[in-house]
Amino acid sequence: MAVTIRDVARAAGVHISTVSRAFSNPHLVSPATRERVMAAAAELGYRPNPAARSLITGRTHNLGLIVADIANPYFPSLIKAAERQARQRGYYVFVTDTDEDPAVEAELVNALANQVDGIVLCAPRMTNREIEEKTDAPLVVINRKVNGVPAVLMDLAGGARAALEHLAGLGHRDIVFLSGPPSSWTSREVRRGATASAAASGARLSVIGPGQPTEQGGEAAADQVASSGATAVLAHNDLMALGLVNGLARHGMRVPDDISVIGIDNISASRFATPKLTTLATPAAAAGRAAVDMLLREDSSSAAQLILGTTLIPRESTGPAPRHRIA
Amino acid sequence: MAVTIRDVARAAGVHISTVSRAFSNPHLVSPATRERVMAAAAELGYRPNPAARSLITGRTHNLGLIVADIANPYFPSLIKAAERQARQRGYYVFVTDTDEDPAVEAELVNALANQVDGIVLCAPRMTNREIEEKTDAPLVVINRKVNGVPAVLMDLAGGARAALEHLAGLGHRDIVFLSGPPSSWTSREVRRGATASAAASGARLSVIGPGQPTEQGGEAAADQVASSGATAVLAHNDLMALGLVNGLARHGMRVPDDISVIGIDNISASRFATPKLTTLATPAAAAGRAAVDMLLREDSSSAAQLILGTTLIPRESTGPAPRHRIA
DNA sequence: AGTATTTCGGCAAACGTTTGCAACAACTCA
DNA sequence: TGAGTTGTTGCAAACGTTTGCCGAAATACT
Repeated sequence: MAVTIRDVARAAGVHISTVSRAFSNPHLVSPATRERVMAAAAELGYRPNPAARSLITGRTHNLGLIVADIANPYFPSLIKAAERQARQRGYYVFVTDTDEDPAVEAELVNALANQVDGIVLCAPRMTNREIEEKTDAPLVVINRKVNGVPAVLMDLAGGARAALEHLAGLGHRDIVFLSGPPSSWTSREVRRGATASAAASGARLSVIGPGQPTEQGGEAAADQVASSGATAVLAHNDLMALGLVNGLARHGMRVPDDISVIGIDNISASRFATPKLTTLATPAAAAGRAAVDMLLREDSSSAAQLILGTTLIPRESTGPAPRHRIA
Repeated sequence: MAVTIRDVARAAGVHISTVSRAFSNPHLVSPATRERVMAAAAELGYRPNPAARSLITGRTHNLGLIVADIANPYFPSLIKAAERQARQRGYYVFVTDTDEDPAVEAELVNALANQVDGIVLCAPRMTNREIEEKTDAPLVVINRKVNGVPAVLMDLAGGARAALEHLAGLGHRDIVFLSGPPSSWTSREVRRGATASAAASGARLSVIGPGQPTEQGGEAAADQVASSGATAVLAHNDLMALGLVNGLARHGMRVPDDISVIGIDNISASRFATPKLTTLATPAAAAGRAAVDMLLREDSSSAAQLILGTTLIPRESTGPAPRHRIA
């Protein structure tokens, strides 16, 4: 049997309420007794039972983090940062994976709601309406804009603009945006930014997709990209970009000589690939930290909204537009 | 206020104990009443309070998963598989990250112990003694052998043998093992297997390291590797191997023409790299699943031990030994 | 010195479940 | 028909904390 507050009380010669206060409101007990209690507790190896504690306080000191796919190389740094930030504030975090399934996501929010103090919903696939209706636990959303829900967003539209300007500078006038899942807010934002930027600079922007946000998804789009006549493509993420580069190679098209490719996220594989992928780095770790902070900030003054910047990292997969597009 | 068992009891016209049984021991209540109870519960949106439940049962239906570094690309697939397996069995999992620090690891085990039903300790950095003393929660260890603690291991020694045979077949007689952290069981196993295999085949095996199990760690070892005179190296993991390839390039050494490199783990970057990395694939997902299974299997018949196989994946970073080693 | 205030610690009632026990009804079996 | 069995439900005591309330002791103020 585990050691309880009663054992400590007995050992220290005080009432259990005094032990309780020594732990949760130290300033309510005199230094002398506090000392005695702590000594007894340490001696016995006492740790407050979280279940009992949360039964009465209504708070669990746990957080939930829901992502679409843990194994997607984009998420781990976000997860890591969120977990670390939470732990520093005395919270542990349940990490769950929806396998990109909105139904699983919805059920997870419900099931987690009564055993956590808040949930970070990362790039959700649910509809806005569904999210708005989940009120059982405080929610913070990453990369999604939904009414009344605090969010941490990334300036993907601005990033897309930067990417297109980079391409324009290299002489590209005919560009493809390879889009991700239709339910993805980020994909829509990138598209929005890219469209606006293309319109402004007079470049032609066409959209291919939607596609799976995976290597396979990128590879599958190679045919369409190759026959599109474009000289550059901005992909929904690095995984798709990398898959696309492979697929393009099978069409005999070389990157960046024949066609330029830009990814998004700056996952580690993008540095190792050949050519090293030009990419729009997104602040995953910062987003994880910020989401936890928003969740834990008491004054959740309705729908706060934090927008994080993105950074274009030019590497080797982008180059001057070819004079004559190879058909 | 949330809806409690009492509300459901009132709505269904039964005692709370009947509601409780309808949920946790359905066969103890007649079909008719069970029906009524469930209807009332659904109507009210009742979900049992996990804190109250675990206070009395002593079980939380939560698991802990402790890894050295979530962002290390090796872990996500393990985490994902473990989480999925746990959820299928009705468990949620706390994922935590020790940042490779044994002290953090020890504290995490203690802190988690009283709010989970079991802990998966993944490639721990603690000493065996420390692990043996943690008895507050059932433990399962991945990639570590410790007395009295169930473990899921990988046949790294056998894998190292396969790697060395592959190299022998290509004519390599002078091989380096680039080792990882001294506290790493896997590193010791690989070394053991490689040493034995080299002895058997008459090849010369030298060990360089220990080093950080990261890209930087691999890059930092390039000098020593280059001046070692070896024609092939087996690295502690893919990250080190990839870093090493980069570092070697700065010495003007080309892989695999001048020197062959083998990694371990088969992380996704190893497929994207140029040259595509020859690697020893380790079953991370299977290990995650198996560890959860062992934790949840009631009859934890003392120290079970499961050994999973590894697979050598020859790709482009290994080739015939050069005739004349370039100094 | 006497009153007002503060500090400290005990008491006991919660929090929302589970579960052993007992009561009762309805069967079964001879 | 009567004793045993089985199935269904209610009752109430836990589980280990936190916290409002109250009294006692200590301190401050006049």
